[in-house]
Amino acid sequence: MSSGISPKKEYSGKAVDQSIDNLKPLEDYFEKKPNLNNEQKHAASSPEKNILVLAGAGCGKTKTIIARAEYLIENLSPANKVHILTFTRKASAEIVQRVKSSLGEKAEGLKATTFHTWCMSLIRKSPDLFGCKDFSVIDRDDQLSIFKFIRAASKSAKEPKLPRAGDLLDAYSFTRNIGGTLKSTFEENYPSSLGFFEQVKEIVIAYEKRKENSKYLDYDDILEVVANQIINHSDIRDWVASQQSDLLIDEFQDTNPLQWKLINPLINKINLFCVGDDAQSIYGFRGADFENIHKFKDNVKNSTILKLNKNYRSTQEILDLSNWLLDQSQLSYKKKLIADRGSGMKPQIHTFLNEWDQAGWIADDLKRVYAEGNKWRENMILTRTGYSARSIERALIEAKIPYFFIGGRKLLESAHVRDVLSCLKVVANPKDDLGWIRFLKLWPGIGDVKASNLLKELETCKDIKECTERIKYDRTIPKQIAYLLEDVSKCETPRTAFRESVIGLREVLEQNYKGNNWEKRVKDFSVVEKLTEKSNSILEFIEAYILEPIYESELNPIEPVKDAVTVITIHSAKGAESKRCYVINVSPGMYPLTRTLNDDSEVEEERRVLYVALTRAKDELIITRSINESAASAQKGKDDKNDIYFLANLEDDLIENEDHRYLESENQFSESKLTKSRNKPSTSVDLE
DNA sequence: GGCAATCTCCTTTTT
DNA sequence: GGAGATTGCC
Repeated sequence: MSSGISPKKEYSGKAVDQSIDNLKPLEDYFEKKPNLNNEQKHAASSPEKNILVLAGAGCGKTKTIIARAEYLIENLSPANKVHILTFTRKASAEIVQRVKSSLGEKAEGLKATTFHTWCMSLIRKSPDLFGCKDFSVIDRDDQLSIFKFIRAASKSAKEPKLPRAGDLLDAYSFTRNIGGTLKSTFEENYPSSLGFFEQVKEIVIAYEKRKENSKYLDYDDILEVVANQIINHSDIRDWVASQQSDLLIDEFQDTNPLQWKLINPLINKINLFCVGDDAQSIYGFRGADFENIHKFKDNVKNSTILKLNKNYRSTQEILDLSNWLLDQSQLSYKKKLIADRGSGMKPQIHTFLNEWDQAGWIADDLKRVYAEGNKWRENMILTRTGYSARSIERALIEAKIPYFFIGGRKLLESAHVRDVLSCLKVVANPKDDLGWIRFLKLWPGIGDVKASNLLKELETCKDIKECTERIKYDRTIPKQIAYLLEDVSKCETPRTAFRESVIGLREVLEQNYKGNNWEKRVKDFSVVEKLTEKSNSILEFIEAYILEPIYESELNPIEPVKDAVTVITIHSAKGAESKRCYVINVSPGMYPLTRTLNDDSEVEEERRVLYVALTRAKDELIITRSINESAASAQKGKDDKNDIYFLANLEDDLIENEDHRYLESENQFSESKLTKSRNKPSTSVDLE
């Protein structure tokens, strides 16, 4: 989705109103914190109430937020009045853990959560204030099911120009996140579907109605419900403000208007400490607008902007390449990262014929550095899409290299886990029609039609007991279903309920998944069973993992893996760093993604995605790509726009170049191929 | 005719 | 690996 950037706009810089030179003397407090530099100490101990810290990649944003939290807790606020808003569960956990290890008991009560978890905890604390008593949270898959169902019922369901359910959902959510109108979202992003806008409107209205009836809250509802209440009711606003004295917001460049709607009414009732970098804004598709950063001074009266300039993460060679990438843009990013650490290894770029060769080589390379005494966990593999990580995953499995895949399949997204949970969900909430449909369809002989007919009857039942009686009564439905539901409803803890469901469903699931990773899936069940122990109810469990998901690859049936390579999507890697980084598939057509080419602002966002990837590396940056000659020449036929490739004019002195395309397979170079590859930008062969 | 099994195409990013 | 379309079964 477009975030409305137009080229040639000034990117950053002007808003800064304090330079480091005329900072006030540091407070004694930080004398004993030698690992902070002066800028960081100043930001962390600033007396200002509303602060935005602008910091480039690797300049210590996280460190500064942690220092700020420590400073506040030790000098100004009790820990339970300080709330840090982060982007992911991982980031929250790390921040809290670091503050706790430094302050000990004093830090007890400090919270770091995502926006969604923050709002949800407000709602749970006082459901009546928000009109959300007994609501349950649904995830994207659930939303999609609803949209599909409603779309299928539309008269225009067969029209190819009526957007698919996924597109409808995206447009709906995007509209809410930017606070715009559905019409303008469609004009911008789906102009060819405008002829069916009336039907789209009907579908959206039906979706909202269905949500209301089923007492569902989707992701956007969670934020919007809270925002609306604090805007419209001063008593609720005061109550929310009283829950914390300070909000510390990480990754501020990626907040969107909906999130701002939430923060804005609280300004001057609580203190704001925001940290961000406009060059790392990569969530435009979710309505994030880096202009938030540039408009901070206007939006927040009496605010101060501070800057952190020195990069402590990477070597200069890595930063040179990253700086170069931004320099190539038409936008003026005004970013020149300078490495405090000085010089190191040059980044490398390795070119392959296809992604399988690429993946195989990376596995070999990892084994090589491991053999040299490095840990697996010092390596991070960054990928643009979850999909393109598949070849890597396969190579790592084959090479028996342990890994986590952050950005892969989430626990609650995996089909077999959802299957089992559907049984628990209907027992916990018999009004959960999505749960019913999924649960019923597990059984042989029951498809969409039978399931929805039965559901219609079940809707009149007032509790699960009546439902099971009703199911028993129906001759065409296996009795087993009713018995299973009865067994599960007798269970007292989420754990036993889960276990019972697995036992009861085992046979049908095995049938459904035979030949489809059944062995692996079955192992997940015991791990999930363990996880449910921590929750008081199954709905609580589901809510926790919807709001802050964990990934399938993090599940380990035997014991937690401590040393593993991280495979991660760049969007999930915000804030992360690693000694060696492999940025994979940096091939033409991927950076920028071909589909973004008709929108300049999207292309710019793609550039920032790559920038984020490059700046994760501390010591070694290894870029891999595949360039297939025939695919490349096929591209040539198209118009010039398709030739945009961020690394096309890569300067030789920035990078070590190695071409693996004609070595392994042929052992000798055919003259024509060599010439061809020389003609390709920046792929001059560099042999040992 | 209704439902389920099978085949084929395509694959952005996240709470 | 999933979604949509199509075939095949009762």
